[in-house]
Amino acid sequence: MGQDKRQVEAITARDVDFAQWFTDVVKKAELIDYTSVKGMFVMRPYGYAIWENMQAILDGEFKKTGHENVYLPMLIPESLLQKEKDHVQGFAPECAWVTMGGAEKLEERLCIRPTSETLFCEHYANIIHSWRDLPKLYNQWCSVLRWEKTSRPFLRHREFLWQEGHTMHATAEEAIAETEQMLNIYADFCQNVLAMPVIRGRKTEKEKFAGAEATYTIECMMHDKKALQGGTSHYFGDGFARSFDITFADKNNQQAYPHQTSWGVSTRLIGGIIMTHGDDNGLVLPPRIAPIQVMVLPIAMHKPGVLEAAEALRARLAEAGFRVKLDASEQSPGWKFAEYEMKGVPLRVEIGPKDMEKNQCVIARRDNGEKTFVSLDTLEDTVRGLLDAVHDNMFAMAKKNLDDNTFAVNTLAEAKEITNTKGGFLKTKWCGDLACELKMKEDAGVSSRCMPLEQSGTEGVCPVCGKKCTTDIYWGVAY
RNA sequence: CGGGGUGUGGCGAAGUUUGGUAUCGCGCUUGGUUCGGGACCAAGAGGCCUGGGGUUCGAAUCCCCACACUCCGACCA
Repeated sequence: MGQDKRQVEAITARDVDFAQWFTDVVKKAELIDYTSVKGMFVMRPYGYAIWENMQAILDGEFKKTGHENVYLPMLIPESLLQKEKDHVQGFAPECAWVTMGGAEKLEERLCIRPTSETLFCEHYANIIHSWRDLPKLYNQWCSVLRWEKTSRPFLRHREFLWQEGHTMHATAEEAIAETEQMLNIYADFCQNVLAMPVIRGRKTEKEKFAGAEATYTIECMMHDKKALQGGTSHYFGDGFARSFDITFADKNNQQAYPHQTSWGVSTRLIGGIIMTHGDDNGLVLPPRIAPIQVMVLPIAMHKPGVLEAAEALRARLAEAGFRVKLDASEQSPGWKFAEYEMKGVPLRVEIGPKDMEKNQCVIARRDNGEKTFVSLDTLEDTVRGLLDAVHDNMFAMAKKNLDDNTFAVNTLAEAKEITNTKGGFLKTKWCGDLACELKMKEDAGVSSRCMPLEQSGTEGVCPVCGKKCTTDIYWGVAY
């Protein structure tokens, strides 16, 4: 029975069990398959295509701003990893080690990179000698490995794909500017490409990257009102340079330490896309990274001319530069509608005998379900306009979710109350004291997300200790 | 790492309490009829019941041990 089939294929309702809904979507939309190693996943063609599209756009932005891609080894000798004290302490608990080469035990065990700061430093020490060698603007696309205790598709893999930029600069000012520039590239990418609104900000001492002087972040709100860190950009000062003995002769022939940055985003952003935009019918993909932007479906395709008309339509859209596919399989139209909704395809174009008579097609939007009749004369322009409209609407809905679920509070009691009843982000003042930050976590169950770059400058009180202070800060439950 | 749940053809489940050699739906294959919101008919194929030990004449079922997935916590860019 059709009814039974619907039940079997159905995913858990989003508002009933968000975590289960997420897992269902990831599997049913064919993004991920599980493997026999915990925390390691197959990224299936459709899931990997999303990453490839994100990669292409980001890589273009990196190149535009002068960065070059490199590739460094995946193994780090223990002694190298240990050169920066804070860094190794931060990562040691989740390192995986190679101890054998063939049948022989290694002299020194090798860490499978959890991140590559140390390798970049080793390399930079070799190639940076003069102010003329700076800046070095390198980026690497690779996978890293962290032995997480619990794992979830996209959100926490033991091995995940990312990019890590590592740059060296003659001055602190230049390095700080780089850190900010990359944060802005990430923020623009999230908003203009992924339709995900972000809060740009700085992490507290407690939350910053191991070994960094300052960590900047873009924080996103998921549909369940929890926070996801979308990307980070770190300013290292010359700390690593000192630990790794990287020096250069400046213009005055004085030996100096270069100033360093690193920045990264990962496939975790795909988890963010799913949890920001998805609904009870499955995935909803932002048009600019959707592997298939338009799916053409012939209706009553056994009737004369329908398949040819559909193919002509597909060819026109492909010619116009859209990522478009035609599904001429034997499945019923209803099956196909549901299938491509599950996969989050932004636009569906239907063409059947009735449309052919009227020189039109039907276009249905994934984001709001709206169907319109479109004259074939204006097909390309209409599709272009609709893809933008879908993007804008997705962004607006996500922004509304963020705004509607961000609450200004002044006391710890309020913070607790709102977190327990509504969830979402809390915006408060903060005195800067670690004890207050810890208390917030202990009592209200929220961690600091970031101190936004756009500070109000007004004076208020720390919700925990009541001291007068001016720093704005966001709190939330994080992924 | 702590607490719960679950492992049975590709997927979802029944069967486990009261041991007797595996059942159903979906999917898959073939043929036919359909086609504007997960179509229908008919005939087929497909299973070391997560793994390893044990008890027994006999284990999906009972016992022990692993492992995996999943949810909630803790941890964690």
